[in-house]
Amino acid sequence: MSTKAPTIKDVARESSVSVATVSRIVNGQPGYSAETLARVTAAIRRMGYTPNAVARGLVQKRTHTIGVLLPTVTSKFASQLLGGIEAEAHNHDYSAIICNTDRNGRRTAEYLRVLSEKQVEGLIFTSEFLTDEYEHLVEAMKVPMVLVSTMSRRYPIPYVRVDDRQASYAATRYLTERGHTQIGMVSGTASDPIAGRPRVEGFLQALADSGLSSDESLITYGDFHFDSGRKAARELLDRHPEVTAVFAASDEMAVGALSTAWERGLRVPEDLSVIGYDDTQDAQMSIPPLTAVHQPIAEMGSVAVRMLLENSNQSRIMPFSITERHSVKTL
Amino acid sequence: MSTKAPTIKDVARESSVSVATVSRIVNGQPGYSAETLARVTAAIRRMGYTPNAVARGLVQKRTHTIGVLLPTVTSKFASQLLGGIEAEAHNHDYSAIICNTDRNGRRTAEYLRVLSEKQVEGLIFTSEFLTDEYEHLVEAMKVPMVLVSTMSRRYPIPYVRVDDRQASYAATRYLTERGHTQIGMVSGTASDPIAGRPRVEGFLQALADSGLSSDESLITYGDFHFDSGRKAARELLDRHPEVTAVFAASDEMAVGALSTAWERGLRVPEDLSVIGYDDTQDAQMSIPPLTAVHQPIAEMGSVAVRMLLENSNQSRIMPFSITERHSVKTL
DNA sequence: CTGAAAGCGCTTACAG
DNA sequence: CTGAAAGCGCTTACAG
Repeated sequence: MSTKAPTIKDVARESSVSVATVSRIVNGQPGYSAETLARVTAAIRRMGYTPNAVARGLVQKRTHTIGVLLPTVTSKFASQLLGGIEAEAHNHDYSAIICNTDRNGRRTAEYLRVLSEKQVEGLIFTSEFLTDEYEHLVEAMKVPMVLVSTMSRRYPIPYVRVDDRQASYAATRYLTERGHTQIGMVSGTASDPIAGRPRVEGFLQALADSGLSSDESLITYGDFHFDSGRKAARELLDRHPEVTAVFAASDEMAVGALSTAWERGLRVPEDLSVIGYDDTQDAQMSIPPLTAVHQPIAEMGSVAVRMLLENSNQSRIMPFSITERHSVKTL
Repeated sequence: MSTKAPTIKDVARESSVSVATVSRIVNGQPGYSAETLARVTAAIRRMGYTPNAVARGLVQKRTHTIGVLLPTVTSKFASQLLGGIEAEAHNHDYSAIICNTDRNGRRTAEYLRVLSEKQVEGLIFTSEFLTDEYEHLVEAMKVPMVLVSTMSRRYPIPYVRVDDRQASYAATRYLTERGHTQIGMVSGTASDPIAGRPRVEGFLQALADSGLSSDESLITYGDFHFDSGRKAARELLDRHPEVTAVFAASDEMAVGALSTAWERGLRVPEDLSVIGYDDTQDAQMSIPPLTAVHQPIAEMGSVAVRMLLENSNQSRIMPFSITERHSVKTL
């Protein structure tokens, strides 16, 4: 057993050709006789030669690597998105470096620096507001970026997302069309300009268009995650016990609302209807199974990868739908 | 705006020093006057110079990158594990390339090849059986590997995992100690020699030690995921309607059992007790909240990273515990 | 069909 | 305190 990995030079020597010829063979380029091919191939196999991608990357200035920035990695939304990204990247022979920003500015800046040094060929930035600072750092990297499930109003960065306002509108209408007139909302982060406010606006607009009073007191706020959803649902039900349906701005918060209902002996959907948002696997696993706004999450990931690799700056609004399960009752 | 990124040569020229000096400054090594430091630092800042990690990696033969192989990326178990890995890697200034093997031999082999070419410094292989083929490929890579939530009986590869047999034993005993005598198990993949059979054995042993008949018909099989858990629970209840408690070999399957109970109008825990395994966030989100065997999942990820970076081959058996929630009734 | 040589952007002895 | 030079493992014109 040799102690160090053989290089292209070793196989060149071993098969009595130049490194240029070995390189051509390894890369499937033309320019050698069948006899040479056989000899070199045999040597490669015999020696267990593996090309060094970092050396190749240095000369070609390509690393076949992208960086993926996520505010969290443990939510179903994040992991399904990551799954889509990873799969599509792999299809194109790219690797994905995972970066959990933790919604932390310092971490994000650090990651951006590392990714820049590692010469990633593209960046996918997800579910978070793109600050001026981040934009400037990325701008300096001279690397294409696509936004997923977020967007920027200040910078012309391509994105792939669902129309939050429209989807929330549809979810709320789904409730009103089924006879609900007392509807509350468990919203995500109030200050989130992308997944926060627009979903609230869609909700309010739907109420108004249905001739219902659209009162901001019908909205309580969480952070898109389970615990916060449970709390926000308690707050909502305390404030408006007359509510017969709640629209949650994420599946996790909807499941939190389910827990709250369960705590209080409220049956879903008999006593309280709940509609979620995302249609992650959480919606399938809950009791009762959750009716939810469906986003094509994994596909959004793969679309983002393709946009990056095709250097497209054509943003995409993805279609949503409503997946009906058993958490909404028609009154 | 320059069209291409400045190199160390550019900043050397710009600040009238050699690249060696710039290199020293960039890397915080000694050997330059305060005046030189100031001049070079200014040039770096002014030009927006970022060191090229791939060039550096080529000479130092270090990439500060590890590869993480997972059989799936969307389960809570996988994402919490990945979260722990990613966080610890980042603490040590390492990046993680995520590889979803999809439990597919070809994909796994491809990933191993890519990771080898990209010169990752270590591999984390999780939750899957290490075949001879994989072992040989990794062996050829000359790169350290650590196994998480799995192990190899044939090869001396360090691992970090919980003792499956013992944990299952404890879970089952938890049920018998609470008066249950009719206990079924929803197992994971029967053929899985790590998380499959050992958990079954722990279950059976606990039954026997409790003076209960330990009949293999009390066990139905799934694949650790939700749908399969639902089905396996149906099968179990059809076969043994007298069962008062079920031990599921994963939280997802336990939640599947909850769904099955719900479908059939069985209340949990009044009519049927359920105990899960993993204690992922799924256990917190279910109705009722799930009592489950707790594995320190994220910590297992960070321990694995440390083992890799410290080049330790000292395997670790991590402690488990039982997190009590509301899915088990004392008879 | 094949090889010599330059060069990718760094780091690292070595010499002064 | 500083620089010239070699070298990491490849690819890519260029020449033959």
